[in-house]
Amino acid sequence: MMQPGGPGMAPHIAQQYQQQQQQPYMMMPPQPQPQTQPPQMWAPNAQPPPQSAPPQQQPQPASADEVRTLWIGDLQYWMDENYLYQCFSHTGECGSVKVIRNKQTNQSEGYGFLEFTSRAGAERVLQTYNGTIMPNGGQNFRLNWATFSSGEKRHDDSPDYTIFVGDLAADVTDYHLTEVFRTRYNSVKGAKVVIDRTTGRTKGYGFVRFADESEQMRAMTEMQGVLCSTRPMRIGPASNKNLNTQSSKGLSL
DNA sequence: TATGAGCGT
Repeated sequence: MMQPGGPGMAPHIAQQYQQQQQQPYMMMPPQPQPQTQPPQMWAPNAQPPPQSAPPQQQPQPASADEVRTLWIGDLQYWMDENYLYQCFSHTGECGSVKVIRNKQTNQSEGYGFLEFTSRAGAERVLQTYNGTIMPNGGQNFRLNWATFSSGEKRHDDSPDYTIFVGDLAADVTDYHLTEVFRTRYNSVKGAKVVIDRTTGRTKGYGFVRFADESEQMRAMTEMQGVLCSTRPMRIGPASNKNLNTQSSKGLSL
């Protein structure tokens, strides 16, 4: 009984991206590091893709509740609309992309939105790309449904029991961390390696979420010092930021 | 190294 989806590495992207890098009009590769100095203009030689998007409107207003927008996070400062559009344009279903920027500094806030031509297309991208490596090779896509427009609630009606995992090696990814725990604990919901947005590199720690509190407790001791990639993990309690469903009464979505 | 997580015109 293997899970059907699997990691789904989406290899086309990296290949396509590398191919596009050969071409003269491609997007700019990441510049070294402007440090504190903000870039003068964002991709000065790049045309904003939404402008050239075909005015393909569906004449049916009835499906206004159809959610077609994804939220994308963990973006680095140089990842602009042009970059995102190239990541998803080959799906043929990416309508427009937008990176949210600080109004004063024009710096990317590290997240954006991807609007697709259909909800199915958006979901397909979410399933295929989420957690896979980004074309810059340094980090993973972090995708989610955009909120507020999300008619479907998170299939998450159970609380999370989270642990802190430190001393992670530099090559440990969300997926890797998840699998290390999932092989021993059935209730693992997922894991997240914290990324430093300025460098795009891991901060060396992360979090693992369990659905079962007893497994969380067991993992706190059993996984202490267990090797993950090349380093033994250091497990600790996680400060639960979200208090979940308990003690929340009368809160309506 | 150490406690994520960020939702717009």
